[in-house]
Amino acid sequence: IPQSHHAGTGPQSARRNQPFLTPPEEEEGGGGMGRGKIEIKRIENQSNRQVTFSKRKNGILKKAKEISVLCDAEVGVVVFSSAGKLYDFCSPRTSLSRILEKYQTNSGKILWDEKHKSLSAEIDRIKKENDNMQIELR
Amino acid sequence: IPQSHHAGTGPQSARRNQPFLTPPEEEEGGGGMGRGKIEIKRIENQSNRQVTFSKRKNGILKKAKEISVLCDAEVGVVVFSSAGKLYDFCSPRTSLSRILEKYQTNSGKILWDEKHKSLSAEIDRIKKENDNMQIELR
DNA sequence: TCTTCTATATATAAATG
DNA sequence: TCATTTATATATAGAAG
Repeated sequence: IPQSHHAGTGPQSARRNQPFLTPPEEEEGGGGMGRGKIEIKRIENQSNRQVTFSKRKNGILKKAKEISVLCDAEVGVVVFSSAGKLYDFCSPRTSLSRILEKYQTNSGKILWDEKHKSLSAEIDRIKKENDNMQIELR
Repeated sequence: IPQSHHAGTGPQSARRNQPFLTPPEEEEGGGGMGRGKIEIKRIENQSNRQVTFSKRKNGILKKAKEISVLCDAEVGVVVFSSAGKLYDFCSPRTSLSRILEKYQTNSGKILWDEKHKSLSAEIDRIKKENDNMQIELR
């Protein structure tokens, strides 16, 4: 439902949405867009923070989907709001699991330390036991 | 280095960057931005695909950083180019590992089935070996 | 491949329902 | 809390080097 951008069709009662009367004042090279320029720092007002989160979260998920389709890229995105609600995206034809597997292989970083370490430790422990028994057997 | 937006200061030899002579023609509601509207479908030309990937990858990582700061959100992004190169972002004060741990708790999905299964299988195997030896020992 | 340049398309901050 | 509107700020497609 595109609005006509010209004057209007009658005695406009709407004069809301006044344009800025003062120039933006140039903060710094952050990001943001819209009516006024904003600084990239924590939004203190909780209500505004939530609104901005909701909008930007949608934006990122959309961008993620777009790059995955346009560029045939594998993308995984996980976002938690400050309230702890989860949102995520994963490119088609794969899974977060597979992407993360690839991440580890590629980066050398281990993502699941805890569980992984405890399992690995158990293996080591049992193997040692095993070795001792082999020695005893002889 | 902002350019002056007005005519210029001499006999312009530059007449590149011609504006569109034909209206955009309205494809569909995808996304994209810039000179022409593009459809959200795989870019077949490899060179263009790589260029677009590079630009959009930077865009997403920037957006991820911004939302994490502005909205105090936890964000993890992993991107692989179609050539297999890895790029990632993780919000400050946390780690991908921690984010993924939270993801699993929150979504109920297990991300590292494979690895876990293989490690668990190894443990079982070794334990069995172990048991057999114990029996032999007696 | 990377950078710069710019016209255009989008994203989004604020204001308002 | 969410949807709409609108002015602005950004992102980025395409062109060129």
